[in-house]
Amino acid sequence: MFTIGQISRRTGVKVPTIRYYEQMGLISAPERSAGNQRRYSRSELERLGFIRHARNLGLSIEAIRDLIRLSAHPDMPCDDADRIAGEHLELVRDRISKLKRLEKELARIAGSCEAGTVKDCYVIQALSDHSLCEEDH
Amino acid sequence: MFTIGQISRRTGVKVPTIRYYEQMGLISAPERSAGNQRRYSRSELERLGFIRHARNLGLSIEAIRDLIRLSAHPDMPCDDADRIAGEHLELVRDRISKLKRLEKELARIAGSCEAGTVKDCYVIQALSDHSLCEEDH
DNA sequence: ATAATCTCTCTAGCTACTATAGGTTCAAGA
DNA sequence: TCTTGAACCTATAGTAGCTAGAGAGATTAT
Repeated sequence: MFTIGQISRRTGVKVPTIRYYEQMGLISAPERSAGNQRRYSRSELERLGFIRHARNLGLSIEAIRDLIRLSAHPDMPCDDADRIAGEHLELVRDRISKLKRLEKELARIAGSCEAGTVKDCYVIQALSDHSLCEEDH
Repeated sequence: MFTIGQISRRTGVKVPTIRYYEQMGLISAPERSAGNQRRYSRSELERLGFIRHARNLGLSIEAIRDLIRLSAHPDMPCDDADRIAGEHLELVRDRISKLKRLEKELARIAGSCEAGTVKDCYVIQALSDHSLCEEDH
């Protein structure tokens, strides 16, 4: 049996966040001590690890809830789990390509004002005038 | 003089968002019609374009406020504008490298369950067991 | 027994919006 | 001039995914 602080240290998920996950239904309400404090078993520790890992990968709470629901039915086909991961992969790739375009433009903008004054600052000019962009966004 | 709907259509910023920006102090409160409706001038339209562009680049409201403050003082040196853009560039690069690591792992995870059942689903396994990761995150 | 450290619940705050409700104003057509 | 319908107004609440704080109670070590 672990206290909330212990599983927090072990998983790296902060204490209030664990309580929040409980509220959101990602982990079920654990047993309580005589004095009403949460006491967790090993399986709950593992589930929290799962959640943390999935969150690190950027999966939404919603998606994680789906995966948990899936894993509760070990005999269903796992296409859905695959689909969830796949959709998320697409999302991530999309975000990457968008950020790369931003990087390009920001790199062009930043560092191009060599100790001038704001009046003729390229940063502010570039931001004001969208038509200076080399690509759309 | 433009109505809020007109500058919304012209800049692509939604009406409630424009009012929100006003509340946040990114644009100053415009004139009003006899019936208390907002009436904007061209300069306010331009500022909104600036804000939209900066937001598209992912700059925070906070950062945009700083830039606006700067542009109000055309004779100050523009190092600060440069710094803001530079800091943001770093942030973007950081985010890209993190996302790339995620992409790698997600790609490895997704699409690797060939019509199996959840019981032996690699997606869920991989999420449960962080030690299967090829890199840390 | 006492002190230090957890833990409890509840509420509010964060970013950057978006949505809804209920009411008012504006512009154009009859 | 009247009416209609779109656009506008304010205020409040909701979204995601937490984080922070208050004030009280529980647990553990000495």
